[in-house]
Amino acid sequence: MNGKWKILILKELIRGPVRFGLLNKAIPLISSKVLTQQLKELEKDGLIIRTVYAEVPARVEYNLSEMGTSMLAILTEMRKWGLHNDSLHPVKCSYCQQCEPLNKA
Amino acid sequence: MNGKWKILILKELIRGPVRFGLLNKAIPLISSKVLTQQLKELEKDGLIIRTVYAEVPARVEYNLSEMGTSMLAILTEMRKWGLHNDSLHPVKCSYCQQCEPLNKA
DNA sequence: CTGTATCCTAGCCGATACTG
DNA sequence: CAGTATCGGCTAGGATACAG
Repeated sequence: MNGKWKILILKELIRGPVRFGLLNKAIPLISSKVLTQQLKELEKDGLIIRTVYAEVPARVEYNLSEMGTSMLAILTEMRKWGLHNDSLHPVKCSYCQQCEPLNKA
Repeated sequence: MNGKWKILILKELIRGPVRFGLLNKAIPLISSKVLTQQLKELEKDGLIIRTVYAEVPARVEYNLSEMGTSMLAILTEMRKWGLHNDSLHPVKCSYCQQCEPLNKA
């Protein structure tokens, strides 16, 4: 699981299905090229699921797979341990906003 | 916490103080240069403690710090999740050997 | 035994432009 | 909207030799 942005991506996906463009907005510093790359790798690793809707304009949504969801336990442990990986992140992800009270404790 | 071998190193240190050479034997595919590098970073991050004994020949031992020990929770979660990082590892580390029964369950 | 010092390479990552 | 294509820089990590 290398990949500079993967943990951030997974954290964004916690709130549910997210479209490509929204992901890119949520993580502005990532280029679409790299975002695509890392999403593909996450999909190949079985962590996320890619769903294409036959619409115009195109619409693609990404979900956590069951395996990806089960990885939340790791993220939770990391959070307890103080590892937030937010140094890279210009804006707070929804996950972190939710967990803020926990951080303070 | 980037570093290809760091999780492996931490897992080796679970069993207690380990010398440089033993670490290098336990993880044969790592070069001493990279091992040194990653150990230094782990030390700087406060995860491990380096102890030098004024002996000849030189003897250096590495321990998990309290912070490093607290990281075991993450490793445990990773284990549950199936992430062993053993694809890289030619031989089973002591941690994995101990946890084998758990793996089967 | 425990590292350094060099040199070198693969591949990650960023920027930009372009496509169905 | 959701990506590809292309180019290019940087650096983590590998090989090897050497040092205290």
